[in-house]
Amino acid sequence: MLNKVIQDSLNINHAIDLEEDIHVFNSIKDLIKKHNLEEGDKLPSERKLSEKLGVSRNQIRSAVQKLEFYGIVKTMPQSGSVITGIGVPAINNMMKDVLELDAPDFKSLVETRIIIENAAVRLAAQRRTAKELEEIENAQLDFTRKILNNEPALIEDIKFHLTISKASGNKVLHGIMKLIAPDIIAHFNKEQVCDRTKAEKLINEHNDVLEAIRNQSVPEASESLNVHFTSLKNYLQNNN
Amino acid sequence: MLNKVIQDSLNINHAIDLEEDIHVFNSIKDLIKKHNLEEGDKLPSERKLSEKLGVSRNQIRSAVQKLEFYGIVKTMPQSGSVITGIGVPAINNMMKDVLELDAPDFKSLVETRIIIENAAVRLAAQRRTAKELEEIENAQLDFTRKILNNEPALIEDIKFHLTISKASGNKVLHGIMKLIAPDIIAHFNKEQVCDRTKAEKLINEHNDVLEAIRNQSVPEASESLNVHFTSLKNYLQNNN
DNA sequence: TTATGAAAACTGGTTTACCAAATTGGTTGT
DNA sequence: ACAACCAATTTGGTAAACCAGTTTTCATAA
Repeated sequence: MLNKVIQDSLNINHAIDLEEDIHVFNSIKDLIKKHNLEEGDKLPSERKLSEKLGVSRNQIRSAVQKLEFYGIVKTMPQSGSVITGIGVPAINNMMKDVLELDAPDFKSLVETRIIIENAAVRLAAQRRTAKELEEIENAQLDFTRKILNNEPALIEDIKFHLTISKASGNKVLHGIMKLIAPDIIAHFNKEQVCDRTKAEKLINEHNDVLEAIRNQSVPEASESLNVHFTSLKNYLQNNN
Repeated sequence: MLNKVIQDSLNINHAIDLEEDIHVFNSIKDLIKKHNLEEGDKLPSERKLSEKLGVSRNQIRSAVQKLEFYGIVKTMPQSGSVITGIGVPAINNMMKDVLELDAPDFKSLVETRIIIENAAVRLAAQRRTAKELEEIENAQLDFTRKILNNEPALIEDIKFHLTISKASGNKVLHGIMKLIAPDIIAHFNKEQVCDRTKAEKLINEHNDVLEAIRNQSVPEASESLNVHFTSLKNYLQNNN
């Protein structure tokens, strides 16, 4: 079983910094990376981690809770902790809490999104690799499929944009996009209407952006995204 | 079992789950605000907080540890937890952890900084209030003073730019700037030489930006910042 | 009145034991 | 052979007691 593999590797790593929580935190994080633990995989139980790392269960709990706060794992009572796929959600709260980003300031959020994405799509058009292009295409396929099935496609929409920011080759830009994505989703989940004509329009706009990136045309990419964000910009206008 | 994992991975509303988990966290944060606790003030003891908030001491501990991880408080064994300044440095570490921003990716950082600041200075030129303009002027005065005294002025430099992003009126942009500022400082602290002629050139460039914001001229502001970032852009070129 | 110092109270950290939910694996009934 | 069921085990969560420093208190001596 997977747990066995993990425990075996922990035996090798018995010379762990057992002093501070942060080290335990990093140990577990490294463990996740080292074994390529993916979405759905279970972490060893707290007791076993405690025993194998040679630290108290409290330290393990503390570290795991931090991981959960980051959204890296999701711990379920009386069951265990599993790796979550996309691990960004907590950062959202962090932004609100620590940077004192007041709740209803969606205008700033949308404004920033437009700025970031415009920069990202330009860089993506310049730098995208073949693999990244394929990822964007797949994201677009997922999006299209959802739309044509009349299912909610907001998540797939955002994922399309995230693959673009990833293709920008700028990790910070991509990180910022991941940072604000949950807020975007939360906001538009509330009010976005999804009638058919508008949905197909979105597909076409996405295709235009995709095509520009495929052709590595920076001006076209920027302009296509600009068109795609027309409604967003109207939203900004109407709330000034 | 499997169903559970699948359901959980499909659940994108992590925020809702988190909200209950971090209720105590927010309570303590509110308490800090409500009592106007400032830097150096001590937090009530864990036991008192436990009693006052009506939750177990474990929950309090968990929340306080999160606050410490954010750098909001610093807890000292057998003594107590004190409020630290604004906990931006901790955020910085967290960015590295969560966004997997590996050390030598300063190119992305600088690139992003240019993008963000260009957007910020344009917005600042449009929206700056009289008070914000004054803050920028004061920041520039501090910067100039340091330079003329031949003292290190990197912090004041960054602060000047932060007051501009603040004046943009976009809290998210400003937040992002605060987010990446420590990394920028850390990097340039290592290698930037500060000879006199270059320093005075920086003062003039800052003055140009300031003047453009004062005149509320968006093109001038953008162009002045562009000039100011010439060396940064060269840095990007040379590292491609 | 002030300085001293020891004890009492209080602090965060750790350990331990226990809880209830969830998983698991075997058993049983069909 | 298969499904339903049940009990033992394992899980994360909780609470209380204890530990080792720190801070406060206050009686006592200078």
